[in-house]
Amino acid sequence: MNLLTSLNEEQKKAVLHADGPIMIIAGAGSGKTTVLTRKIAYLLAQKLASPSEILALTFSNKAAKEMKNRIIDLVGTHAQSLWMGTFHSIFSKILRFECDYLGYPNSFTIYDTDDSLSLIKSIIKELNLENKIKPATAAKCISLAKNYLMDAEEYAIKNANLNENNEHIASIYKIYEQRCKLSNAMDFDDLLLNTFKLFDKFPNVLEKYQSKFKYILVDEYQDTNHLQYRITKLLAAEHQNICVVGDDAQSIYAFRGADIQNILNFQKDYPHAKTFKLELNYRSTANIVQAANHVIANNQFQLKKNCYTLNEKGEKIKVIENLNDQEEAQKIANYIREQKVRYAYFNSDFAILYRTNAQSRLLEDALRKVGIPYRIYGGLSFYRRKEVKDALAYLKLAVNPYDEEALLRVINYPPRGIGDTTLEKLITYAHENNLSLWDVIYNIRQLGIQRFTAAVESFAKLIAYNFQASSNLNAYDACQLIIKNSGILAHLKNSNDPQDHTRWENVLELINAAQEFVLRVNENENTLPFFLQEASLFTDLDEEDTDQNTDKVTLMTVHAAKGLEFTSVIIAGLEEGLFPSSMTLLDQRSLEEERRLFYVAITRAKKHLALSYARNRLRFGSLDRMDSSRFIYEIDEQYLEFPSHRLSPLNTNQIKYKNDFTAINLVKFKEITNKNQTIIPPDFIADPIDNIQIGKTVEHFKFGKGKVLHLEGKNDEKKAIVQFEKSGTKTLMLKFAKLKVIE
DNA sequence: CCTAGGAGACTTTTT
DNA sequence: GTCTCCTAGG
Repeated sequence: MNLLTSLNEEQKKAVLHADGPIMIIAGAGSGKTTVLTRKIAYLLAQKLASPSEILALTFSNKAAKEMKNRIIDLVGTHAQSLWMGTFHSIFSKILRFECDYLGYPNSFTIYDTDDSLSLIKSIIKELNLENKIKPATAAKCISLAKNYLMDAEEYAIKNANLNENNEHIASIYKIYEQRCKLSNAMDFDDLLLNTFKLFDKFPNVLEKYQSKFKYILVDEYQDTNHLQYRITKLLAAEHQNICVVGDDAQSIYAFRGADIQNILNFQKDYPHAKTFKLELNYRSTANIVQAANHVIANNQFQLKKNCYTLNEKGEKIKVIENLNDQEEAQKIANYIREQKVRYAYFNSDFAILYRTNAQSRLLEDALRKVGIPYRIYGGLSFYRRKEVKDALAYLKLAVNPYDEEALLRVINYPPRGIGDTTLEKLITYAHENNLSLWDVIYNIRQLGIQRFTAAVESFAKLIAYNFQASSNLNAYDACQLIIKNSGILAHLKNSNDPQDHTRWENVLELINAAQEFVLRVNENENTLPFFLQEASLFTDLDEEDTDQNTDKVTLMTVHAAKGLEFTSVIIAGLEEGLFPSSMTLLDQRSLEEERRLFYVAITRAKKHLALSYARNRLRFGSLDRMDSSRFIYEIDEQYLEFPSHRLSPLNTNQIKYKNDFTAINLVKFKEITNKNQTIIPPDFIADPIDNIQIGKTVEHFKFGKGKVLHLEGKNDEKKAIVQFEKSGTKTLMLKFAKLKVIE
């Protein structure tokens, strides 16, 4: 059968094993996507399930789209009706149909990260917590809480009494929850949380989807979070045909709640699960595979796996050393030019990967100078641009006038004389009377609020008209009508700002996107709410390159490169404090995640890999002296090729600490040390580090008494996790933490 | 109420 | 170096 051609034995077994729970541990480049697509094609070809009975959850929209196309090629167009997409897009679709149960209208809108953050900002302002809680911190806590099924009430009970900050966050969370509900809006986490609630609380709904989805497949399982794990578990309970595919070595999203525990839980939840290991790497040269193995071996937390390849040894990994970041960009551009000539490669054979988006600018400049076309991923996606978001806000309001973030965004854009003072008054009135802002502006005359009543009223009328006039139109017609009425196009066209012309074009492009959407999707899903949903869940990775010339070098972050492969890969900025990021140096778990990220970067390369670092780098507008990344030296030297004239080693006299720390971290360390030195009372005498042991009760001058739960690291790196009676659980660097043993 | 220009913050990764 | 927020003058 042609569905099995060119597969190895283990891959064949994984494809043919249809029923029951399956876990596929798939090393980098081991043909994971091929197995998944063939497997689904097999289920369809064998008539084990119809397309609409298969649910396949992927990490990105792009991955879903590509996989679907490959399956269509294999079995035909009826595969079009597969349920294949990201968790967020699939579940928002289900919620759109079933949200009645949860008390949401099916016109609910989606708050993206920006919307959430701006709402949180305004709540923090209202509560006068501006100097105490950073919006980003609150957002992260709330998101994490939702990931672990904790609503605001529960959060308050479980966490608020831990310390003052948690108390504040609990109150922010509570208001945040109310405001979202009042706005008929769900944030990204709500899309998952509400799906869970829907299935958890309404057995009849759960049953419907349980019996509908005969086969469930989850890609990139190592990057799913707890909620996603719980939902798939619920859905798979009836047929038990769940197939998860992942690689713990490529888990790089713990920072946003991905839980590696899910892989371990899988074996517990389904004791009879069949496990397949795909360890043969088809992608990379032997040198690259070996180097990757070397690097990942430094991680303590990992599943045993033996990745190997039958490919030729290939070239050594080239190390590019640079005096500064500008030189780095130039050398990389030259390196690409030379390789293109030597091997007759296309531009599209190359990718430059980096840790942070901010690094892209210099690389872009250098490529432009030598005339190499490039495509940059990351930064602002089309749907996140200001003018597009403004237009989208009008569209959202036409569906759901209660969407407060959208309302605030455009109530005075284009300017219509409703300024801060008026707005303040309206908002205060709304909050004090527990009304939505929309209720207030729509009824401003009856409520008798004396301030610019006419301007507010005409805005309310505009929104109400859009709402009513667009309700029976498809997304394209609605879009044209609403955007025309909004006055945005006219405003941009009449502007003096030269950039506004591009913005004007972008708004027109949005209308085009709506047209394209209407032509693409089923007739019953071509309405504005579905279009908005797609727009909210779109990422820059999903964007098509509209340029005719597709032969371009790829520039992206390592995170964005997950799942992709290139003939020649250059990893830029391999410096301590940048990659690994300075945020991760103090904590073993996050350092290990950083190492997995490096592992992902290396394993994107098929034939050539270059590692580059700069000795000096401009950051925050000031020049920082950088040390080369520890990750380079975790690769055995036999796989590396250093330049013939190496940069002289760093003058270690200038750096007092071992080469593990960058200048930035030195500053941080000093801050920590100084702080402790000034605050510790003179009579507080700490015990030597070796006296601190697991189980002992210790005292900290500030946090009080606590119990040592865990120790890790050695010598200067040694850390303890201590559960304090009053201050909660903290991880302390013993070098600085000054603990007294009590018993 | 609106706009322009300056001070300040900021950068880890994203569905 | 760049983006965002705030302020003063119109």
